[in-house]
Formats: sequence, C-alpha cells, structure tokens
Amino acid sequence: MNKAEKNVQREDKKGYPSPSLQRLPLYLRQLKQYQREGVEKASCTRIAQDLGLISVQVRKDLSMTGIAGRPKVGYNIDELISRIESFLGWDKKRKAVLIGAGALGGAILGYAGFVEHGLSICAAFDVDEKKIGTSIRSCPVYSLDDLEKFVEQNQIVIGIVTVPQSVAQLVTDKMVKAGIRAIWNYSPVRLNVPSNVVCETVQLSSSFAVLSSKVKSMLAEEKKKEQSKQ
Amino acid sequence: MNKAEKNVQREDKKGYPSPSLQRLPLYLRQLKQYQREGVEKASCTRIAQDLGLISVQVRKDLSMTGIAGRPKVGYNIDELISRIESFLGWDKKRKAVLIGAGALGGAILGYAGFVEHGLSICAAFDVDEKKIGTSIRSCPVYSLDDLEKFVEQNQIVIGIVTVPQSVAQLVTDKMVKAGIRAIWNYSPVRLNVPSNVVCETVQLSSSFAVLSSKVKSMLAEEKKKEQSKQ
DNA sequence: TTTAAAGCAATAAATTTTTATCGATTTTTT
DNA sequence: AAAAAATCGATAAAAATTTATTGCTTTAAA
Repeated sequence: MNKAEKNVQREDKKGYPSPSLQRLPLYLRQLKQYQREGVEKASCTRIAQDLGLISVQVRKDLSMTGIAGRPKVGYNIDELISRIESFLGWDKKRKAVLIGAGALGGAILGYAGFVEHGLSICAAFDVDEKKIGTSIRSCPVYSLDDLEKFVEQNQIVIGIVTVPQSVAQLVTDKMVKAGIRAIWNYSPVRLNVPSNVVCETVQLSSSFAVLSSKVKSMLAEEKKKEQSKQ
Repeated sequence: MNKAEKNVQREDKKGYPSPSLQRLPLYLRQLKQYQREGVEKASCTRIAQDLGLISVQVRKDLSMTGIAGRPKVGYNIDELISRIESFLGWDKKRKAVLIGAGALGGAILGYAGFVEHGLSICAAFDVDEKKIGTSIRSCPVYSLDDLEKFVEQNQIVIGIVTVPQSVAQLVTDKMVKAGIRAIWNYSPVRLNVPSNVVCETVQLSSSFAVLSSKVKSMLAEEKKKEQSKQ
C-alpha cells in the first residue's frame, strides 16, 4: 500500500465499531417492543434470544452507551432506550432536506420511523415542474434552484440524496456549498465531500449481492445433494 | 455463550466474507463505467483509486471470482464484469414477487438497476382494493389472496417484503408455504424462515445510525476545538 | 539488450470484531 | 441463612477482515 492510499483510508478515523453501531437500531426496536408489552427490565440473554444474537455481543454493544445493568435482572428498559437514543443523537431533532422527489424520495418521506430518530425532513427539492409547488406526505416540494437559500435560511444539517446517479455529485456540491454538514446518500455512487462534511451511502445492491450469494450457494448445495443421491 | 446461542449463530455458515461480497456491486458499477468510456483493461490500483479503496483489498475481493490479471496491465474489464456477474448469479434471471405495493415497493419496482442484476419482478401483491388490478411501473398488482397460487404456478424464487412490520412475518409465512426460496426483507423486523430458505434484511435505520454517529462526533469535535480556542 | 516501473499473486502481519471465560453481584430457592 | 442460579462487567482468546510485504512477471523506457 502506498502513501496516497494510506491517506485515503485514514480519512475515516472511526470511533466505535460500525457493526455495533448498526445493531443499535435493532436493540432500540426490540426494547420499544418490550415497552409496549409493559416489560420494565431486560437482560442481554433475553434481548439476544429475541434478536437471534448472542448475549456477550449484546452486552458489549450496549456498553457503548455507558448503561449499567444489574446481575440477574438486566437493564432498565426506559433508561436503556434513552441511552441509545442519546448516544446516537436521536434525542435531538436534526433538520434535513431531501433532494429528488421521485419514488424513492417519496418512500423515505413516507417512512414514519425516521421521525423517531430525530430526523426532521423540512422540504424536498426537485427539478420536475409538475412536482414543484406540491406536497408529498405533507412535505413541500421546491425547485432545486431554491435549495441553497433554503438550507442557509433554515440551518439544515442533513441532506438526503435520492436523485439519479448522474446528478448526485452535482446536487451534493450544491448542498455542501450551502452549508450542509451530513449527507445520506441513496444513489449508487461515491460522493466527494470535503473533510468537514460526513457522508453515508445506502447500498441497496450490496444487500442484494449478499442475498444472491446465499441463493447461489443454496442452489449449489441442493444440486450436490441431488447428485449424491443417485 | 451457551449451546442454544451457538446453534442460532451457526445457522449462517458463510462461504465468502460478507464485506467483500458487499463491495462487488461497487466494482461492477465502476467497471461498467470504464466500459462506457471505452477502456479495456483496469488495474487494481486504478479501481482502488476511483473507489477510494486500497489496491490489495480490491485484488483480494476480485480474486473471489477466480479472475487472473496480468502484471503491469491489470484485468480485462469485459471478462471481470462477467466473472463478477456469474459469481453472484446475476447472469441468470431470477423470478421474484414483491409484497406491499406502497411507496417503498414502488421505488423498488422503479429502480431499473435490479433488472441488470438478474432480478425479474413478475408481480406485486397488496391488500388495498384500490391498487389491486392496476399496474405499477408496468408490473401488475394482484390480491394477496392470489400470492400462493401465483408463486407456485410461476416458479418464483425470490420474495421482496415491503409491507409494514406488523404483517411482515405473516406475509413471509405465506411465501414460504408457497415455495419461495429467498426473501429480501425491507421491513425492520427479523423474519423467521425455515433452514431451506435464505433471507437478507435491508436495514435503512442501521445506515442512519452510522450517519448519526458520524454527525455526533463531528459536532463534538467542533465544540472541542471551539473551546480550546478561547 | 538491459534496466526500471507497475502490478499481480501469495503470504504474513496487523487490526478489528466476535466469542469465550471468569470472578463478582444480585436475586431466588432451599 | 446458606446455596444455587442468572447475569453483569472485564479480560482473554479466537476468528474474521484488512493491510503490509515480498517475489515474480510483464511492459516500457533507456
């Protein structure tokens, strides 16, 4: 590995293990389920069982939040929930805009779950004249030309990119220029952002690749079994 | 870890490293980009640079497909593309149905990229009378009651779950009963499937958790800097 | 024709993430 | 009141993944 490559990698000085971070929403959902059921305490053993994980992993993951549990009892669910939420910053409202009011954009606007995570999508932007001026899921759609002004005036922190990949970088540059600090990218391209802006890309095809690999090995295994029978 | 926990974990005897699998679509997209540009060969160095990775990692990932490269030159792009595609089974058409013709379902139906990955969504199913009988993106929407019959008659392999979490398991059970072999789950719950069915869940909130963590540490760092200035 | 540079392939080292182990603590049972 | 069971927290070990190193091969330049 040369020095240039090294520097590219060093850009993300990660604090917490990403796999652990990714599991936190799972715990959160399960814990809220317990809450609805009227349960007050939960042990790692219980949580692990319900999520198909193992207890040590759950314990280690949850320890990121600084929660203290009691032996033989577990954690207080209310406290654990608020610990996870505050750990992720989900207890604070973060203003966002969404660029690309197409089908995917509409789906994200429609998913109520994100509101619970502090995500407040204030406006959507598009270039389609037919969409501009309308509302999608009670979120106003404005012209992309007004993006920068809106971001500046409303102190928007997060930008959600749901445009075709051909214009994703363009839109990103616009947002960065306007002062956006974080980008949640649903387009399948790597976005270039300055070091003072964070970016996270959702790769739907990555997930499909994993599924495809599972399918392939499943079918291969069955073929093998089939043959050995004869 | 007790024995029960061990068994839960052992269920997924993985063949290839999941992080590597997840990067394959990235390579594929970049390679197709090269193809459009008329480039014929690409080295790991080049690919790594363009994707923000390092060359050894790219080389190791690509070696999964069994491709052979030439020193000082790199890989033949056409061959590499077809190697990756066949490795993932994306060179074969796999029939799928989609359950839940809402906003998210519509977004998936509208994403042309999946067709390139061999995914052929033959029909969508819903319970909403207003949707049944219509077409979304030239994909017919049928009543959920007809799901089992359709899956059986058309030899559907993959089921895509885009229903609210409250009915996700129900729908899954229906599909499994009908003979579906793979489930691509967009609902935020863990689905129980028999061992002869594979399942992959897309966790959008996991991605948001990672972004949120980045935002939080970014803001924290800035605060620290701000304070040290005074 | 020789030398240098680029880069593949394989192997080794380092890092990260997961899993196991163990002692201590709290509750429940005897 | 003592013993047993559950489970936390911390530490250690194992496994998975990433990164580094080395030698060899191919191409291009001197």
